[in-house]
Amino acid sequence: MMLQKAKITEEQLRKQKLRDCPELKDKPMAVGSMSMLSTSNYHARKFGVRAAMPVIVPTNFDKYRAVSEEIREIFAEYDPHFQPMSLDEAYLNFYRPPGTEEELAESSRTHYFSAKGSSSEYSRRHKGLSPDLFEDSPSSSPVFVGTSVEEAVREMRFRIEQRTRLTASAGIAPNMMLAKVCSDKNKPNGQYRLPSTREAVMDFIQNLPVRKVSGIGKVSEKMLNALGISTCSHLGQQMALLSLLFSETAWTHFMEVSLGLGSTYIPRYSAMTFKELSRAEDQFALCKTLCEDLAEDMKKEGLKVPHDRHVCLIYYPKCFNTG
DNA sequence: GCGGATCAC
DNA sequence: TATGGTGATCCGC
Repeated sequence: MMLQKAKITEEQLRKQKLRDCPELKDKPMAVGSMSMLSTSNYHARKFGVRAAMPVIVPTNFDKYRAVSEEIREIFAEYDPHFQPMSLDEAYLNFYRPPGTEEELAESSRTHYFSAKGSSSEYSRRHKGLSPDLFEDSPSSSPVFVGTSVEEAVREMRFRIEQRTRLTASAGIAPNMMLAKVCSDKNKPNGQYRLPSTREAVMDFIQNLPVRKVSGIGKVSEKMLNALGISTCSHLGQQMALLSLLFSETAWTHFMEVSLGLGSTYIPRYSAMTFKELSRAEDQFALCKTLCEDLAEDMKKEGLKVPHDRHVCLIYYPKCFNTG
């Protein structure tokens, strides 16, 4: 009885809608609330859109933040300086300088990589790009320490799933630009490693559509396509042209992309920013710990501040709530 | 320094 | 395949 009544109501809904909005007649259309469809027209049904289909769930950012925090706790164990890009994405540095194999072997925790001396030499050399990060590069031969990065990453993803019942995908590559692209390769719930050899990187770049690269969006793609450029290797072949048509920051970016270069510099992740601190003493405390971190870093790298100079603290009123 | 465009999420 | 809203960055003025 109730069922039939409901049925009639849905039928009426659809017909009413079609009557009142004839312009929707030939378009896939559905009637319903935020969370459930009551009915749909036949065009929509062709696409599998039917009554009683759940459509939109309300967002719950408090929940997302909480889960994100759990995942970040796991991230931190692999790279304490990991860089979150959003609630569900982050860059981690899995590079371990040579000579830390023993420490790893002695570690009782299989999932833990010692962060000791992490990326010191590496980050000093590469504030930005890292052309000599390749394993076959003559100047240096960084090595991924431990069983393999792939296993470490697999384990990390496994732990994320155990803890949150959420699957994750990962891209493993010599730099962030490539890692981002790689992370798309085996979505969902997979990973892809691009070896750190010049050959592998160039092969990978060769036929990579420019649109895949983070930073090249819809508009840039259209413009490049209009110039006959659709892949990254095209970018490299047209640098002269591009340097005339685009701004310097734009075309140098294109050039880096075409060479498979990207940033390897993952800035220190600070849970706290000055902006979030309203009390002056809190701000001062943060400032102090930042200075101490800096001092520690410099010590590790064997750097000193020349005695004829001063360390300057730049006070940026904009950063503070209190002005 | 501001507004518009582009981009990622 | 589209869609909305937001924050960051870049560019031209």
